[in-house]
Amino acid sequence: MPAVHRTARERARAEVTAAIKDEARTQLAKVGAEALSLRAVARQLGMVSSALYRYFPCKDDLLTALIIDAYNSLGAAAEAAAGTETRPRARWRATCHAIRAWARANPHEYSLIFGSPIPGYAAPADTITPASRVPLALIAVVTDAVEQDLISSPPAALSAELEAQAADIATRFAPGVPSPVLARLFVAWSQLFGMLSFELTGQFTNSLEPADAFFGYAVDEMAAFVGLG
Amino acid sequence: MPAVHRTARERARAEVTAAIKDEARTQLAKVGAEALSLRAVARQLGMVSSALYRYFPCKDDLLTALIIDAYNSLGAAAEAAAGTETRPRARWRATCHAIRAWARANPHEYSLIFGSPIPGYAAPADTITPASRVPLALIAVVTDAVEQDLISSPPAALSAELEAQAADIATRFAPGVPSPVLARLFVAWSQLFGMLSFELTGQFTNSLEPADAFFGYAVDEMAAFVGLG
DNA sequence: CCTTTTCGAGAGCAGTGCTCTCACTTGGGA
DNA sequence: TCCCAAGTGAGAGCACTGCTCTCGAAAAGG
Repeated sequence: MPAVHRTARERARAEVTAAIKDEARTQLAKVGAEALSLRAVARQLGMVSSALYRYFPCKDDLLTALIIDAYNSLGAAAEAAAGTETRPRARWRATCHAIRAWARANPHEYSLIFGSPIPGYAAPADTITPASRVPLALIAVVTDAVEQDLISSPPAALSAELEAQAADIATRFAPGVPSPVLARLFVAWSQLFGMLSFELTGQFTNSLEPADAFFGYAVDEMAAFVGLG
Repeated sequence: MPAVHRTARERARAEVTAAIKDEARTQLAKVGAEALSLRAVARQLGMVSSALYRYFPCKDDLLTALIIDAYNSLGAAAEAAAGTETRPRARWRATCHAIRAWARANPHEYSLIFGSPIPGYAAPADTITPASRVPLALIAVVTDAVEQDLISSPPAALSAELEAQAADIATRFAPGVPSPVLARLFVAWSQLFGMLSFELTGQFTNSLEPADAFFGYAVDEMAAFVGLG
């Protein structure tokens, strides 16, 4: 997407595309993904519904675009937070809290990306890079901690199958990180998002709500679990 | 819901209600919650769509009924698995693996209850009891372990706010369980479902898939984290 | 037997995703 | 400079949805 567009038509197209996504995002925040209506978006923009199909061939394409933007928005928030601290434990905390803040500020976009896709659904290739920004941000915290020798010694060995998977991931994304640490990082990663999903879906109602204290506790416990000093 | 119905009309109504839910469940498994159509369900049952509204006043009511059934089905699976073992660690393992097996066998029902949070959505009161069966099953494992003194000594103290919340939960549902253990149990609970959601939504693709090894590892690590012997 | 409740059928309404055709504008090559 | 192809918006239309309403038939109960 070049910053400057050669022709007026290209510029107009980019502007209309952005306007559609913006309006769709506000509709999303208002009525949720389920009730998002292309016709309503077009109506709000003063265009007729069929014109909108020039920009997004079908509703799923619009949703995919919103999903990519959401992944990037969340990923950017996580990366920015990770950049504000230097010591591993503080970086971990900052990253996790930024992720929670983003999720609470954008619950509909959160559920758009972490909600319920159908099992047969294949994520478009365009989404996998944005989707990996958060896990990569968490991996970066651990990788840097390993390099600075600010991580405690790895726990017990893994099973052969998991060891192979973790080693493969390590060579691709986390050079130098011992497999057991990486496995624990994946546990912490899934704990983080499980906890966030529970909070947003109201599973903590009448027990851990408000969830601030529990969230802070869990983040610290998971940091220790991974071994971050 | 009495086992025997006084009048033929009541029996017929119960049968039709069950038939609607059954057909809705198969449609759910086929096309997902998003595309579930009352008209299609009615059509498949050979009735006209307006007749279906005699049984479920609106689509949400049908979905709520399906949600309650799903919670009960999952809860029953968890409770049954917990009953097959005696030692805490084995009970924990069995329960977690039964939950995963249920989730993989009923992915659409899983995403119906754990997917897409709707911020404005208030869970109907009828759902909270079925929804608490799984957490209560996990709490039971820990409670029994405490009673049998098969749990390791509690870790460090909690913050005042979390301590209060945990103590309140303990008095209501987990008498005798130390607050720090309960807090860690909630961490493990959210980890379990975060991991399952990740597996079902394909977030492990190209990394931890197949997730069997990782799941077994995480379940054991979380059992140790909670302190189950 | 007769009244009240329950139920299915059908028509209908407003809304949806999406397609198609028809004009109009724009941009680049001849 | 003209001209044709591509891009774009408007409108009608199709098949579908959730849901409401009315009407007639059947069942339940006094």
